[in-house]
Amino acid sequence: MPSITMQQIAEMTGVSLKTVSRVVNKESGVSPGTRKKVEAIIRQLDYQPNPAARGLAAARSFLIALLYDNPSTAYIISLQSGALAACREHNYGLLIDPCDHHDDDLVSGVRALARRSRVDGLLLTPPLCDMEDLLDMLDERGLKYVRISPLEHNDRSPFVYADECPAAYRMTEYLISQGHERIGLITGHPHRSGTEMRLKGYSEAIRDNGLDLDPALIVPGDYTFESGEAGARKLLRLDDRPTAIFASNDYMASGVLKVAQQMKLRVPYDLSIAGYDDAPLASRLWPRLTTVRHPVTEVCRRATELLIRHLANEDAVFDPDAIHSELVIRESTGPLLD
Amino acid sequence: MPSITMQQIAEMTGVSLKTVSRVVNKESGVSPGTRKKVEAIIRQLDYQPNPAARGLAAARSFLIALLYDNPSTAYIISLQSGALAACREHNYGLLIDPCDHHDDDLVSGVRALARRSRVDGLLLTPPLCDMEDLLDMLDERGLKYVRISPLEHNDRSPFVYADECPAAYRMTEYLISQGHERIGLITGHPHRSGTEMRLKGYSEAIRDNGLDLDPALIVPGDYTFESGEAGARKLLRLDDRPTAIFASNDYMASGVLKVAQQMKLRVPYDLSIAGYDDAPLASRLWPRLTTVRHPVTEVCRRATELLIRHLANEDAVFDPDAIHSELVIRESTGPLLD
DNA sequence: GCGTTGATAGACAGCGCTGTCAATCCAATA
DNA sequence: TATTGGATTGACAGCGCTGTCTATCAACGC
Repeated sequence: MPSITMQQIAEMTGVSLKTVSRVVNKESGVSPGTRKKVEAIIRQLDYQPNPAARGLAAARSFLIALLYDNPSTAYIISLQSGALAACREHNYGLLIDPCDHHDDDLVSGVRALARRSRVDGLLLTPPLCDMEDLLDMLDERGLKYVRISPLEHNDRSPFVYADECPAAYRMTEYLISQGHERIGLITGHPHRSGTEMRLKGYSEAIRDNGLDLDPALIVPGDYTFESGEAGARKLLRLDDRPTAIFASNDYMASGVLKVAQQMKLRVPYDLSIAGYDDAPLASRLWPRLTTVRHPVTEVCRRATELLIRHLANEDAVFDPDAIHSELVIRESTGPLLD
Repeated sequence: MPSITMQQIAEMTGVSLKTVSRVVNKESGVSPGTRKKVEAIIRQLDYQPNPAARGLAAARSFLIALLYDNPSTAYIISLQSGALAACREHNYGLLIDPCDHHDDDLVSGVRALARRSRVDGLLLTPPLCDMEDLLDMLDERGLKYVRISPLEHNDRSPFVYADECPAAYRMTEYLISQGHERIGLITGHPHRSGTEMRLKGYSEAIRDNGLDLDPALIVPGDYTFESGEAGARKLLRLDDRPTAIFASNDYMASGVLKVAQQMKLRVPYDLSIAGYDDAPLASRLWPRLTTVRHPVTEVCRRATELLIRHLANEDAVFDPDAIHSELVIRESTGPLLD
């Protein structure tokens, strides 16, 4: 089935090939009348420009790579769906690329991908967005990229992130509002941006509300279910044990829930449990977890749009505002009750 | 950074452009000596053909689309990883396309995708692979596709599938070998190929082993956690209740586990529970679920290779053998014990 | 010796589009 | 009226590769 070409559109409209090209690419220098006419014919024939020809002539691929290395499938799917939404809207293709950040060949692997598929730009997610040598390589090759939730909000590249610190702050304040005064925190994997932000939000809320920031109430975790269990045991063995536990993600919160159930603690009457992320799991447990909806899809969508703008006009200043995260109050938290 | 072109390779080797093209595409008609020389230079300069130019000249995109509509993120990631592995090996690009099979515009959406991105072929996963109107549209446009686990193993297209029926048979026999004589089955969502196959394997194993195929022991589910709970309640309320329950997937099995725990049944001493798929969840519960490892990644990898061969027009007769699934015996099953 | 064959190699014309630059038009100005 | 200049449009030369067709050459049969 031979596809329609730009040439055919040009002939049907009675203008030159180049004029059609201008209309298709929304370039200036076409009179409104001509533009209308061309657009009409394009719509009528449902013309779609040939990406290969476009790419060849323009020396770009209209392809973006999404790099990730994350154990959570739900997180990856959210990333993809955000990137896909933006790509579809702007007619870019998305190449997904699962990586292993422990792999010594990661940098050369990405270099190979970039050379092979000629992507125009890349989307870097944690923890890849914080790998200096990767960034160096990309800079060296002149490849543009946008980082998602980087550890350091420096000016190496545009980036997009969620308001994790304020969100953790709000969650902590919510727990305080339910009457809790001793609130345990299980932190996430060290050296992840989320971990720091969530801890910071918690600490500030505790202090700002005149409570005691007891170091014994802050125990380390690593985002796994098991570390949540371990953290919960540690916290619940305390003499003056917390009446609420805020886990830095939902997997750890579900570990806390398991321990609470084993200890015959009624959730939330004896112990409130809050998570973070709003993973699918969070609403499948019973009681369902109070958590923070981490807007991964939206963050990635914005990042992709930023990248596309960045690829189009060189000087798009980016909006460094964080994306808002909602508190999701469910059954795992509430006031103490006898 | 101007990339290396085929022309440069040709000049350096002292052969014509076309000869390099032949080597790159592994075409015949090049003497072994020439081929060696060209390959050496290609390796030395790490030459990568420009996909856009290739696509334009050859009128193909070297792009494959992976269409899916499945609620399980783990399943999707497995599919993607299989497809990606094959694509990388054969230098194809993979475009992912999450669909909604309830969407009335699904067919036109896929048509638009195909026209816009000019994919050479498609990978159809359940339930999309069983949508007649989708297949009709693809056939009409002359697009090649491979189906994964289609309901009907007809000859509309090549397909790849796992040995779900034999695997369910083996699982059932394993339960019988543990001394169970009344084994409940919770079926999956109707009209899914897996559902039928798994039921068939169960039924045949029961019959072949001289047990009573009691219809009361077969209750309907729909692959959700909740339907697993409901099914378990129904089965465990039976006067002559089963001593083992085989759920058609792990989510339902975890629902069964929850009910068993609520009823203070010791798993596996009072009740054995088996799942299917080996989802990540299966090994995160306690007791960990005995299950069947559904080789999704391998199935999708094979499907992708089949499609690529199919596209290369090596009118490859495809191997209609099912991919083998392993039984994974864990702690949720065993003999009855007082 | 001559034509014939098969294997190897190269010339050449695009594929469908974009970038560059020149051509054209029309109103405004001198 | 001639000139200018901005706005609009088009001609043309590729982008890097593949498909088709032709050229070359050694080996072979008669």
